[in-house]
Amino acid sequence: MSRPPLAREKVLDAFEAILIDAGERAATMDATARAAGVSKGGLLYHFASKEALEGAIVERLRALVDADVTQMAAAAEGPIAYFLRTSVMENDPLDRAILASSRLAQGGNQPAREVLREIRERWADALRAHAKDATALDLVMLVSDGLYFNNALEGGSIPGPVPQGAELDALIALVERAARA
Amino acid sequence: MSRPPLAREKVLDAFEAILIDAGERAATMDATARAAGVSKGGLLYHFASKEALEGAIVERLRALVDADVTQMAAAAEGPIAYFLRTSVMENDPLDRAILASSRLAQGGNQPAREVLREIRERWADALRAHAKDATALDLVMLVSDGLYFNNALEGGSIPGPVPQGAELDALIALVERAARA
DNA sequence: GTCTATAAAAAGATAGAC
DNA sequence: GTCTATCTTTTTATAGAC
Repeated sequence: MSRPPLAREKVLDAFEAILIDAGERAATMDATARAAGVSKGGLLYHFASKEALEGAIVERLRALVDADVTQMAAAAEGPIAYFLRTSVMENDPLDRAILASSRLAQGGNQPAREVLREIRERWADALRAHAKDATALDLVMLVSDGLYFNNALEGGSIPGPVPQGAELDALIALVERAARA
Repeated sequence: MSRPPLAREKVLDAFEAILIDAGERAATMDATARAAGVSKGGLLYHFASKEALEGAIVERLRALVDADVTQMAAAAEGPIAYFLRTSVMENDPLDRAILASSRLAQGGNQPAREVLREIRERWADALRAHAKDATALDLVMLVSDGLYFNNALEGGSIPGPVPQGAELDALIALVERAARA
């Protein structure tokens, strides 16, 4: 639990940055090593494979979400306002970990898909008691997703279930009541 | 304008499917040719380069959005309800073209980023007269984005601007009024 | 812990036969 | 229009020196 080697963190930061800025395809071991200022061999000492490098991004995200959920529960303005406000990307460590994981998830990385599904559920759990009903919670989650989705430098991804049928009708009615001219 | 060669469409469909299901990295010329049931040489007769293949996806999206905006304007339930309802992914040709283009956009493809920005603006233009004000339009667009975002098989991406400051405060207030318990 | 050198596989693209 | 064969470059990974 003592602080990890500096070079290891630099490599992970570089991999994350390339994933966010240029996508999964550009995030090669070679490009990562170059951006981190180490050799390919040096990178491979810390991360023995591409899979290990990807797994480290997912673990970083999991740790950052722990802190976020704690802060959300304690927010003065209330969890919903805090949640929506922080859904606007500030390019902080949590935002960056989400974006990087989204890129991996879209490339088919299963642990990344899993952690994204998981954090969305953790947020929903923390908000549920503060929403009028399930439709209200849907609205909050969807607006948050929309914010993230748009604000992310060219997009991100948090997979999850979507309302259908009557639930969808109820949501549309609610949004229309709030938004129709 | 006469119908394009069958093999060409098969190749484009295969490329689109791989982008959606497995991501940009998996969508190689080789994998596309195999999935389409043609040889690499056969593929290259129709699309002389990877860039040409990607460009064809973007053009397909542009054409499908034309039809969608026309339908939206004529919808019996009104444009807003139509827009939100069709934001739920049905895996129809338009949904698939958006998802495939999102994958390309996240990999840095500029024409794909451009067309996604463009179609979001076309939707907003078609809805503007039906929303009470700019905040109401934001709400509608964001909920739509959230729906797309979630429902997409592991995510999609439509980049665009996001409200900030007072505009964000107004949006949060509106959502809270509609959603708070 | 970090490096260079290199092997092995996969990627995009070309040439030319049918 | 579609194929096979081949070239070049890139990517992941290994080996071993320092």
